[in-house]
Amino acid sequence: MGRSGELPRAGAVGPVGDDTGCPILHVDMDAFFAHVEARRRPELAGRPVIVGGTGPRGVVSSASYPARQCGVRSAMPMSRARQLCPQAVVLPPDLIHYAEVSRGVMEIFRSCTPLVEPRSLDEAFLDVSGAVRLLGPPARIGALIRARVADQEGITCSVGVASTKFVAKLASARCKPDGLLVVPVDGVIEFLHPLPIAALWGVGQQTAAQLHQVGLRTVADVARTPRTSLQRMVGQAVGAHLHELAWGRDEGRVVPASRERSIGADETFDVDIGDPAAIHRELLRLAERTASRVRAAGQVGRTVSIKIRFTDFATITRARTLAAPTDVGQDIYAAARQLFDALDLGHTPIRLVGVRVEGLVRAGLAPPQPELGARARGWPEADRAVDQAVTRFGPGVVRPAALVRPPAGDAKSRPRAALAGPVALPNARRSDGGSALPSA
DNA sequence: TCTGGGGTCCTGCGGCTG
DNA sequence: TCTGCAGCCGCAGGACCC
Repeated sequence: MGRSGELPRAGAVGPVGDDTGCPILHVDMDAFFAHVEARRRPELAGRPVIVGGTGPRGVVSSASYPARQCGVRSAMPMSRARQLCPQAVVLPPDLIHYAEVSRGVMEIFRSCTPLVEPRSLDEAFLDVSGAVRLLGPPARIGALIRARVADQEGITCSVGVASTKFVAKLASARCKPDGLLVVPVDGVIEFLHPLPIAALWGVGQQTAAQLHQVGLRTVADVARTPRTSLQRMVGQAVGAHLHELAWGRDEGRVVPASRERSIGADETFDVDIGDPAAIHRELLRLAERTASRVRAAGQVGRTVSIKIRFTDFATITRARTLAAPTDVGQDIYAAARQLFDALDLGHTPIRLVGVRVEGLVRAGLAPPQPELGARARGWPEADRAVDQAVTRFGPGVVRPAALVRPPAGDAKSRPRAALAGPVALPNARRSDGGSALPSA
């Protein structure tokens, strides 16, 4: 590999240094959700666009650059964002559409190298060491990707090129928006050391505050601190990790597919809820949603956990490991409800509930362990029937009877229908007066 | 300002087991 | 049979990331 030479795409490209020994690319879409929305609604071009929760407790998921100029940032409460940028167009997220666009973008990446590690819908690491003979040096490949994403998807991205994933990621952040930056191997320390410690992977608010207390402010400060001292401050694993990163060492390889370790769903209520029956109903809804996603992933999970967040934001989790792995909504709900009931919270107001399934394994690899007296057919068959209906007619077409009739007004905060019962088609006519599917 | 939703990883503790 | 110990595992909580 040699110097990149002339790049095929003009734009806000940062300095293109020697990319020899820099096979790792980090590609990050610019303000992804907001730009996707602007692409499909041309009237939004150039206007401040904010994508995020539009309810009273919504936060910003993505903000276009005009909105950012007003001070709007990701994870900011939407109420604050609206104050800062009253002229902004605020849109709820359409994750299904963003996932479609993301698939297109990832395909562009895979057309350059099979070593693509998606990190989220809008970013990925690429190892292009095997593509250099065909497509040219890494910086040229980065430019090619930027051009293809712009041409085929109509959005911009930024590309960092470096010898390690960590440095490539920092480089892409540095050249945003719509840029490309190479950090040469012999320029890594010079690039890294002036950065604030929060630039290090694994340093958030808490760890940064901890390190500030002992006078560490830059990556150079961390690099010069003995590893054992760091480990005493922030723990064995994190301390060692930070010390390596501060010297530009990062053994992480680009791994094309990583298996999910857990799948879950949680929900923040518009208004805190203290009614246990309403919480049960929400647990059922989340359990069904989680189970559906577990099945879609072809997995089963052994541990069910719940998360409860109270009015003061204090959060607790409780978990239970089942006798056998499951992907059945009713099993997950039963465990979640037991965990919740065991807390004996009475009518304590709750801000958020969550249900998660952990310890995932491939469905075929987990031998079934039928319980004594269990029916040969039941909820698994019901769930599969639901999956088929959802595949055919769309999400929400089938759901537990307890969730069929949302109460008038705010369904999220004042559920009132009966608890777990048979599965029903909300709009289907029934002739037998009962459920064809197993009851609770 | 007042904090979503989806995750991963680490740490510490306690119980179980050989 | 009891005790001490180490290792493993489940659980809970926290921090972090996008």
